[in-house]
Order: sequence, then structure tokens, then C-alpha cells
Amino acid sequence: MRHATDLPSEGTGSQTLLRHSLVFQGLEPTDLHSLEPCIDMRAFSKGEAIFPPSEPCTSLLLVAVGLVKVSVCSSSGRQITYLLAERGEPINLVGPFTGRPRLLGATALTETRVASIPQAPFLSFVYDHPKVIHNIMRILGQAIDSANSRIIDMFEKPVELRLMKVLHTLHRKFGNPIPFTGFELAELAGTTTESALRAMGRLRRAGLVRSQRGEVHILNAPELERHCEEPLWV
Amino acid sequence: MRHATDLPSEGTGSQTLLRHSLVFQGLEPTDLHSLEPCIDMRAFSKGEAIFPPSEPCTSLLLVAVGLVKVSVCSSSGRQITYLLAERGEPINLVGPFTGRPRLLGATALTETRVASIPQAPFLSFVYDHPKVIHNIMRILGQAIDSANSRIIDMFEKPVELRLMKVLHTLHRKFGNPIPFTGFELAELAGTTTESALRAMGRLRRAGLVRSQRGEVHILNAPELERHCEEPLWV
DNA sequence: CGTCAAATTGAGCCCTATCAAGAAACGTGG
DNA sequence: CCACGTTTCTTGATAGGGCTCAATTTGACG
Repeated sequence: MRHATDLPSEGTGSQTLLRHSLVFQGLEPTDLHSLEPCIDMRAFSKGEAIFPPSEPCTSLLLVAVGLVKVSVCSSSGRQITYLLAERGEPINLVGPFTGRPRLLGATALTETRVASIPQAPFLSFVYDHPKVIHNIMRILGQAIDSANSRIIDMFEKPVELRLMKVLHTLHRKFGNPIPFTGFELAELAGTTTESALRAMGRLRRAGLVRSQRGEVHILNAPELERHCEEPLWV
Repeated sequence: MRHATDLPSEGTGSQTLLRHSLVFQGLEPTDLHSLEPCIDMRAFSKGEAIFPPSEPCTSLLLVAVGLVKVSVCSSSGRQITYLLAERGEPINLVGPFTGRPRLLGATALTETRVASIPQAPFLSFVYDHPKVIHNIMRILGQAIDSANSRIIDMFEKPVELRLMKVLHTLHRKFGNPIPFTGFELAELAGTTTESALRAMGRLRRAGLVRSQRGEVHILNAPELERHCEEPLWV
């Protein structure tokens, strides 16, 4: 929230932002009118922190433009990527309800604009629209299932398989090429940069992927999918 | 749900059950009247499955009596305990909203009674009571944070530390003695029975715990707590 | 062309999963 | 009360995965 530049909200079309957001999906466009005046749009440059870990939460944040990484931080400073949010996706869905600080921090991976809806109007809107509650529960359910699935993977799946799962997921979300560095892939797979890149090397030699500096091309998506019965979710 | 014996719901006092449940906390007792007629109480014996993994969900389940283990199951048959639910705790909070099957399965660890509230009345009750939404979001927020924290722990914390975290959590929830076997502790710590018991041996020799068949006594709780800045949640 | 981030590769070692076997505690049925 | 099977606990040996540290190369960008 700090270092942010305030912007007029018309520029990015907050009406269509809300309409396309997972959170507000299925509502009548007119229902959203009451929310639009509350939206505050902010810009972040690549690499900038959108909110740091352990910060109390006072508003719902939606990505309007760009790509945001939400990561879980441990006391030792290690991070694991929990969520990659594009246009329309919320980056702190639980926050507005509890207000309490969490383990999560968010960073802009590209030039980014984030829509901020203050807690009070958001909550009263939610209480008035069961559809939104339903949407939120679906998202959180996926988040919990995905996190639990990752716990098991950390235990029983080797790094290479976890990486394949990550690549498969990213391929579905971003297509080719996948715009991430080895370091970022490592944070997604829950391993070190070296191990992730070593595994990448094996996948490359196996003809499954092609990789350049900062991006990966999936060559054999079906083979990748074979190993991912339970797909990851970011 | 199968093999279950139907019971009259008055026996266990469903009014007080709801009132003491985390989900319905903070409501006026009179608010709960509309829900009570819908409650269906079922009994399970020790070790019995309450619901299997990948079963579609049609009602909210609350533990009325006993202890229930909710675990995440992988395709390889490995399990990790996700939640230990006592009286008043929900064991499938997301289910009623999505209805979709998940990775979770639930087992009775003791003689157990489970209250079942059908999806429809539960949902309409939720939509009428913002307080309940708030409660649910708080619970799910904790679940997500806890799961994410466990992912990082699996990566950077050795088995012994994870076990200490588990013991600390169980001690806070159950007091002394902690009524679990090495196998069950392993499922909580995300490791094998052997490794969990080996770690227990070290903790015992360090004077932190005392252990008998099927139960653990915490001797030095403060020392245990020192290693758990971010406590687990079950 | 200098600087910096990213990728690559290697050597070493620690942790822990796995396999195996035995001891101890408990419950059961005779 | 005892014999037996079952579960739990304990311990050992082994091997392999992956983290760590370290050095080098490559590519991007000003």
C-alpha cells in the first residue's frame, strides 16, 4: 500500500473489472453499481511490495492489470508462492473478514494496478448478495484443497514431479511461453533454485520443455499432464 | 454416512451443541431455533468412516460427541491429518457451499456422534446471519494459514521440529495426556511412523515428554513452545 | 563493455524413507 | 489365569534424494 501512486479509477474500467472478477461472477451488472464508487485504484511497479507479511487488512484487493505473486513467508525468510493473481483475481480474500494480519505478503511481478475496496462497503455488499458468498466459498475451498494437496506432495512426490505439476498448471493459466525464472518456479514447487533448475534440465533433455532465460516453453503438454492427476491451483 | 445408526437428536442436546459450536458462535439462542428441527444425529463407532474421500457433500456435519479425524488422501493411499474435530467443530465446512467432492475423508477416532444439517436449511440460515459468515471465514482463514504454514514446514523444518509443533498444538487442545499413537502423530507431522517415533525417543531422552503406548505426556511445555513461533492448527 | 541477474554444473553431506526384525503391551477367548 | 494374535513401540542398517556451498557461464541491459 505504501509507495503507491493513486490513479483515477475510470482508466481501467472498474465496472468490467468487477464483472469479470471471480468474486462477483454471476451478479447482475446493476448490482455492482453500489460498489463502484468505493473503488480505489493503485499502481505498483515490477518487484514492488503490494502489502508486506503480517500487515492488518482493511480492504479487499483485486488485481486490475498485471500479475501479482502472493507468498507465504516463514520466520527464516523463506517464501513459497501461494497464489499468482491476474486481472479479476482477489489477493487477500480472507483479510477483509478477519482484518487480522496473516502470513501472506504480495508482490507485483509486472507493472500492476490493484483495485482496493474498503472493508465496510465490501462486507455489507457480501451480506446482501448470497451469490458472492458462494463464489468466495468456492475460491477458498479450492485454496484449501490445493494447499492440502501440496502438503502431501511435499512429502511423497520428488522435486521433478512437483515441478511438472507446477509447469502443467502454469501452462494452463498462461499458455506458452511461461514467463517465470528458475527462482520463481522453485518457490512454486517448494524447493531450491538449484534443484528446480536441475529438474528443468532433465525435463529439457527428455524433450518435454524448452527453456530460455526467464521463460519456459512446454513442448509435450499431454505427457506433462499424465503425471498430474490432481492438478495444482494457483 | 453409511452403516450409521439413527438416533433421536434430543439426547445430546442439539440446542447447546449449536450454541457452543464455532460456526454459530455469537448468535442469540433464539436465532438457532429454526435450525434445530433440521438436525439429524448419527452415531459412529471407533475407527468407522464418517465419509470417504471424493464423496459429494449434501449437509454440514458437526461433531456432537467424540473425536473425528479429517484427513487428506493422496492417490497413492497416503494420508495426512488435516483436522481433529471435537464437540462443536465442523468437519466439512466448505462442502455444503460447493457440494463437490474433495480430497478429504473423515474417520471417528472414538465413539462419536455427528450432527448433520442439510445443505438447504444451512445455507439459507447462513445467508440470513452475517455473523455466521464471519465465523466461517475466520475458521477457513485459519485453515488456509495453517495449511500454508505446514507446506513451508515440510520444506524447511526437520521431522523433530514438526513433531514438537504437533505435540504443542495437541497439548493445548487436549492437555495431558495426549491420546495418540505414533502412527497418528506421524500423520499429523507429515512423516513416517518410524521417523516420528525416533523423534519421540529423542524428545523423551531430552526430558521434554514421557510416552506410553497410545499416549504422550508433555513434561516441559514451555521448552516445546519455544520452538513454535507459528503454532499449528488442527 | 561493465555490471548484474539468471542459468548451469559439481562435490559433499545430512536427513529421512525404507526395509527388516524384535520386544513390549494389550485384548481376547479358552 | 494363560496362550495367542494384534497393535504399538523400538532399534538397526542402508540407500537415495535433495539441500548447501561454491564456481563458472550465459545472457540482458544500460
